[in-house]
Amino acid sequence: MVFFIIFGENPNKIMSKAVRTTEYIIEKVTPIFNKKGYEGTSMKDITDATGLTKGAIYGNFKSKEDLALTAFNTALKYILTGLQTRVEIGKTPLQKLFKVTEFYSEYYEYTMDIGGCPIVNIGVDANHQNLMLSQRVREIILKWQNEISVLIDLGIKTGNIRQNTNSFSFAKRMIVLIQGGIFMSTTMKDGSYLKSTTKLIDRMIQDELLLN
Amino acid sequence: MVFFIIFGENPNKIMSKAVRTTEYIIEKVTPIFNKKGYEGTSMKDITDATGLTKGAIYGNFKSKEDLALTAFNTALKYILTGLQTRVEIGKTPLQKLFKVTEFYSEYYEYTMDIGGCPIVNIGVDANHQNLMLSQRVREIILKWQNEISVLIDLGIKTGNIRQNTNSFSFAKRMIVLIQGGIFMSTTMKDGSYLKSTTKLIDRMIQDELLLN
DNA sequence: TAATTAATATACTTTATGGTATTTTTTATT
DNA sequence: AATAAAAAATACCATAAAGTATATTAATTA
Repeated sequence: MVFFIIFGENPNKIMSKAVRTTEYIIEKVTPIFNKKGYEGTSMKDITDATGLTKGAIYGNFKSKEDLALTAFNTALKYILTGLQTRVEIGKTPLQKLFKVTEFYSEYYEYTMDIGGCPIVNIGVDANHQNLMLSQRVREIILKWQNEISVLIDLGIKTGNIRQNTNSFSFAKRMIVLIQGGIFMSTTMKDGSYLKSTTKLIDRMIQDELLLN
Repeated sequence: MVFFIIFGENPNKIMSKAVRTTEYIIEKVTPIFNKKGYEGTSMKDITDATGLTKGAIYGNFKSKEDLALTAFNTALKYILTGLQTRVEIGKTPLQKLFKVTEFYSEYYEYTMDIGGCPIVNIGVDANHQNLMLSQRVREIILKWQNEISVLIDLGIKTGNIRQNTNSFSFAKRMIVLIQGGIFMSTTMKDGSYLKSTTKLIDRMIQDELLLN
């Protein structure tokens, strides 16, 4: 295979056992860290969930913290790709905005198999505890906030959204509402909080962003 | 003292060393549990913070869980009395409602010395971990939601608030917004989220609840 | 102030923790 | 199929965990 020259290694080797096990561990461990947090998750939880021994775990990850960070990134990827997939369906910025709320209306159910929202879970868990993780959460929220803001600005530019809109403050408000809905649905174990919250956001979009 | 007959014990005895120490421990320990959660807080954290030994701690509390529950109730009391004190100033239900948002606009600063909002912190921390604590959080949120709902109903009855208001759904929305604001301010370490969120609630009250 | 009671410190137990060096097993290569 | 390389299991280690029995000190009462 000519690729060997390009990549310098046998792809079968790259994609075999080691990586498969690493992925298997991440898959099993992600919901545990997401649910129980860093301190609340023990290596025994991890060996129990995977059916592997500590030797195998430490062969694939260099520390518990490494595992926790990987688990967080995996959970995050799960929600961000889900969101992105939805948003891509929308053609105009406005449509894309409605797709955001559509995604979050089903978010409680969507995040159940990974043990809830990683941003809320790790945001609260890592606060006062793990600087690296909590900085990462802040970074992601700011990025997300900015993306929504940019989306609104694009809508204004293309004449899709009302001119006098403060995109920044609208994005902030939207995120506060979404996070509040997530927290309430998670804590009360009742997805309807998110459903009614996203309806409210839709109304806000209609009242404040729509032309005429 | 004649009170001895009534209470059956010497009040000096009741209020001496034992209770003083118990209260001292609670005071020192409440912010730790609130910040770090149940699993994240160790007995060493507690002995370090109090300057007491484990013997003293276990002489005053029967277990770590007992301490954690007491700490949660103490943090809760701190915010609920703060809220109540504000709300009492309002004369009409509508005024009281505005006092609620006024209280929460300063909530980030107010809860700093106890290590943040116990409902958000323990709500997330105890979820999937400690049934007793997470049930207690749900119970408190429902009670609170109901109280706001009742307050709105009272306003309707006294002709203070618009007749066609759905008090229940308005209360729910208000709480979602407040919790979202708390989460965002806490996570982003920026009290302005709560400030703008409470302004939004005030506008909602004006637009939806006010007569005329 | 002496005796009694209560509160705290000390020293210890047991179990669990994260992590590692080494052996064994499994997988890939020739 | 034999061998080399990689991955996983075993058996450890040191430390920290929650909790307790006992000794010591401090506070209360007569």
